[in-house]
Amino acid sequence: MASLPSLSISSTAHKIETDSRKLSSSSSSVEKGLSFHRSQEGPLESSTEALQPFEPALYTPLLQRCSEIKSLSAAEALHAHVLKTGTHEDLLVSTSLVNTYMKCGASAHAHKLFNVIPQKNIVTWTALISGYARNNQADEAVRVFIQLRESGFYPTNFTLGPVFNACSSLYSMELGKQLHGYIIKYHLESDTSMGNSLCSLYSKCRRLEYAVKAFQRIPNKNVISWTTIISSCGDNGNAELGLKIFHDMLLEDALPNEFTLTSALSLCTETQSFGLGKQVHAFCVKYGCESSVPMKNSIMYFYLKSGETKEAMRLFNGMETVSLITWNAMIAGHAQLINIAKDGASAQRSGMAALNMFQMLHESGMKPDLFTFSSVLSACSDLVALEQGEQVHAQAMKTGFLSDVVVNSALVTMYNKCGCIEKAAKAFVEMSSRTLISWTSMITAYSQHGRSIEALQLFEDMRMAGVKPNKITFVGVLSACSHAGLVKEAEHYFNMMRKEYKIEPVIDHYACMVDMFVRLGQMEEAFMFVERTGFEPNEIIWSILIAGCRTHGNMDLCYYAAERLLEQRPKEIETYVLLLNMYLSAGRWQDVSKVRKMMKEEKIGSIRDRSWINIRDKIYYFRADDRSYSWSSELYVFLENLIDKARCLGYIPYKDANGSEGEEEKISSSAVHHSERLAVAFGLLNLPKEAPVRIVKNISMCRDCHSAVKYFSILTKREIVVRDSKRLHRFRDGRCCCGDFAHWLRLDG
DNA sequence: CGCTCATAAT
Repeated sequence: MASLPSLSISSTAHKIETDSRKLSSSSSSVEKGLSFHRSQEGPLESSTEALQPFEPALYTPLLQRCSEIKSLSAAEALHAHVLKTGTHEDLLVSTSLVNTYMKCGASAHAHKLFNVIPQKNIVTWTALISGYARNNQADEAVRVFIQLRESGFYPTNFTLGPVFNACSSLYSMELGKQLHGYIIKYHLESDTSMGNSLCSLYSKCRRLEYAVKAFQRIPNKNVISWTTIISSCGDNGNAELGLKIFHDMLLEDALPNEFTLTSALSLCTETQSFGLGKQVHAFCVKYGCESSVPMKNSIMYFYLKSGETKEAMRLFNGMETVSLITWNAMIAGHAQLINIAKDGASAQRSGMAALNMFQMLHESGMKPDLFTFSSVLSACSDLVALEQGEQVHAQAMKTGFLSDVVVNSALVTMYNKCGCIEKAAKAFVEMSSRTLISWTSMITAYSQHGRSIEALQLFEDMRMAGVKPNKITFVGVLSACSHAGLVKEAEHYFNMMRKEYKIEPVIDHYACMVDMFVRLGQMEEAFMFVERTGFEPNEIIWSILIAGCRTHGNMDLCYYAAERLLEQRPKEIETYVLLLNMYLSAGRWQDVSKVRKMMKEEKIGSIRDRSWINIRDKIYYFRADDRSYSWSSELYVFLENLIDKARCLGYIPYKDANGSEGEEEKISSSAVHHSERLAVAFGLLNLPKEAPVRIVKNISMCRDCHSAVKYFSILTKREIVVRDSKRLHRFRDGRCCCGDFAHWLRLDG
């Protein structure tokens, strides 16, 4: 008795199957649906006849159950039953079936059925349209909507809603405006959900102004209206406006919910409104809104970006559900922290955290996406973590993400920043498509490696490929010219930038030009260029000029530049050291005390000379004259020995060149061995023979160390890469790719 | 009808 209905349906389904319709004979899902039904409804129990028609209304909950469990076979079985019993003439049942097929993802079934329904009403049409919209067939949804219009039906708010969704995913402003027209035409302007849809649509078409207007015109704004416009502001890059509207919302006593608060908090993160963010967090706790996964992600990311890493980690560890968004937020957040860290050690910690998170993500079995790979590669770049970077590369390849242009560009940059120009070039060549950024990355990479000709050739290739350069591309191009002393080419490209591409030069472009004249020793040309172009030199450009004047012995221009620089009140400690050294060696004591006074006023502390090296999964961190390791004395023996050998080859240490009584000693006193020497020596000792040594330094390399490391590269026949705060140095056979443009500084330890 | 992360070039 109890199994009767399912038996009857399953046998009917079988008959239809022989009618060559594509049907599944499995009825277990139908049984589930029916038992659900039976337990609530009495009448079925007593219906003993197979194929006795149900009351039309009885199909509805059954079909609903099919939708819930997404069982197409169950829906088909019910459809069969409906046909057999003649209930298909009931429009409500047919419409429900269309709806159910759609919800089971069977758009084609739904449309076929729709076509044979003789007397359709607007609800039937709506079922089809909303189904297409839900199944990500936006174009179909719009097509049916147009047919509906041609059939003379009047869409309701229920019809237009899905069309709006479809339109949003097509990003069609054209269609959006038409829909706006329909809202007016069909007098749906007072409908809140229509207003919300319109607002959302304009936002997705990246027209925030229209979205705001649509929002303002909603007469009865609900929490969705507010949330839509607040998140729209964020999506369209106007977080401040979003926060202002959030504020308005609170003033109007509208109550935000977890959706609103999630969006609002993300705006606080974006605008770095840490105080406000904490208030929003408190609000969440007060209203019990802190439990959803998106909310938790948002809170965690907020603390991470606020620099409260520990709190972010605590929240992360307490999350029972971790989504890919959670992982990506943690990885990207930590990767970004590397660049704003106040010192090398905390940069290291952030970078390692990003890499660890990536490893944990991998172990959790979840699949990384484009964002994950791009972020983690960026962390590897900043850490000069080549080994890890190569592992990520392999993983990206295995999972098919190497087809993504952003991941590939990140790869080019990773190899470049690790000093592996050949691998960067290989990654670039193997890309299936290239964007402006891909080209720029590679041009810049060549330029930084001193491969000016290749950089310029690639720039021409880029133009041939029809890709329009931007100002960053030109920084790469001009610095390539400067590097190789190609004055004519530099002027050619400088003019091209302005005339052909209408890009007005910024300070970085001028810096390249000045740098070029200085490298050539043409100090007067350098100053004339500044004069002629009439831009106001910044701290960097004055420093280049001063350093150049010192090297080329043009002291009048040097003092002139130094005075102009001091008028600007420099901010960088390296600039002050440059000035102090210059005045000290010239014996200009008044100027020395003037600079020292200014340093005090600007709260410029002492310089922290730090370097580190990655060996396998460990980081070894060095200060100047560092003796903190148990093996430090061995390292010094090795280093001194190396220096002695370098001397034999012609290396003149700074001390010898300047005499131990030299005045410059006063500010460069204690540091006999700068940190990079220790890190390099450690690498030479501990890495496999012939393996390149890659180290990172937090400030510019000084000229003395630069010279020493050149000799080390000859003596050991090893490649040595030093990435300092300003540029990349790759030493091979006594030469460096920077073209010997190391800083002229000798700094405090 | 509304939510979280959002990556690559100086």
